[in-house]
Amino acid sequence: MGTRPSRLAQAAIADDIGLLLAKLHAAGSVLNNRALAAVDLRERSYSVLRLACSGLEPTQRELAEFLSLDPSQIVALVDGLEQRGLVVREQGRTDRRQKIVLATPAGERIHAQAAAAVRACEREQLAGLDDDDAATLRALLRRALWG
Amino acid sequence: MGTRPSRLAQAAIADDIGLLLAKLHAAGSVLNNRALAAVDLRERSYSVLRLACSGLEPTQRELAEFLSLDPSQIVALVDGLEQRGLVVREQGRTDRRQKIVLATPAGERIHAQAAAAVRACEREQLAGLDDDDAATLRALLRRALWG
DNA sequence: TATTGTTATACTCTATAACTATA
DNA sequence: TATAGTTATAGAGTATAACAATA
Repeated sequence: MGTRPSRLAQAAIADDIGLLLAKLHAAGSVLNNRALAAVDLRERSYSVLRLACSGLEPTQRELAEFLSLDPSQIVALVDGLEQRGLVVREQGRTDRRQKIVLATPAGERIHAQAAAAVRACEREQLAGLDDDDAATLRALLRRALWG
Repeated sequence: MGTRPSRLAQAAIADDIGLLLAKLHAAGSVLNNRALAAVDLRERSYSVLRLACSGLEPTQRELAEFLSLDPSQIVALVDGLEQRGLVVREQGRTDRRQKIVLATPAGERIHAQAAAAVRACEREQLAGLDDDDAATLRALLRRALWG
């Protein structure tokens, strides 16, 4: 990132976790969405495609829970990716209500491009941190989320 | 937080800063907005009120830049707070185009209540981290934003 | 009876452009 | 001419409720 420190950065709110997360997240989203436009994806559709490429064979329900999105939003995201031939829905192995979201070869190719672009954004976003600090940040965020 | 670790948390995306920030920010917003409903505020209006209470006499432009919001959004937020008598707009000291946003005594009172509620949410959100780790997280986020 | 995916709807947030008044 | 605030509008994201198929 590298925003210049505003006069207001001395206010108490500049230590509120909520504001810090909001600002860093917002800035990252701008970078990511700008970069992902090259492959006609947005952060959301990218994250669904990325999980479809993971080999974990996620159901739509799992995607919704993991991405902190409503199941109905997953429907729209998967619809979009499916219409472009980047993912397919497969019926669940044991439960016929479930739909597993899998990437097609075309989806894998787009994902590889997109992932490289997002990695570059991440480096830009965390330019103020060295590699150790970035790893610490990742670990702390993971721990705050999952203990 | 204390979400249970989904099966998908082993996917590569679970180390993406973008996803980690999005999830922690989204979870925090839910907590904050739920708590702030008691004083009829939302995260956005709270952050404007908080800066109006800071003693730094922020202009609307400074609020927009610092909160990563568009100036036009600040207008609506200040309008809402002003109609409730929580803040007032004052003409800029040197530049008559500018408007300084200041809290009224009523605004200060509501802010005190709200700030206590938000602090409690923050503790809940960071329950998985001890005090040192929470301080480290804050410092890393600040550094990523402002260097 | 409960759950998965789906549809529908309303609300909030985000992004842009244009206007006015001052500088 | 440039900037601060304002208005207006469209698009993206969020939150809810209800329904069909399946468990």
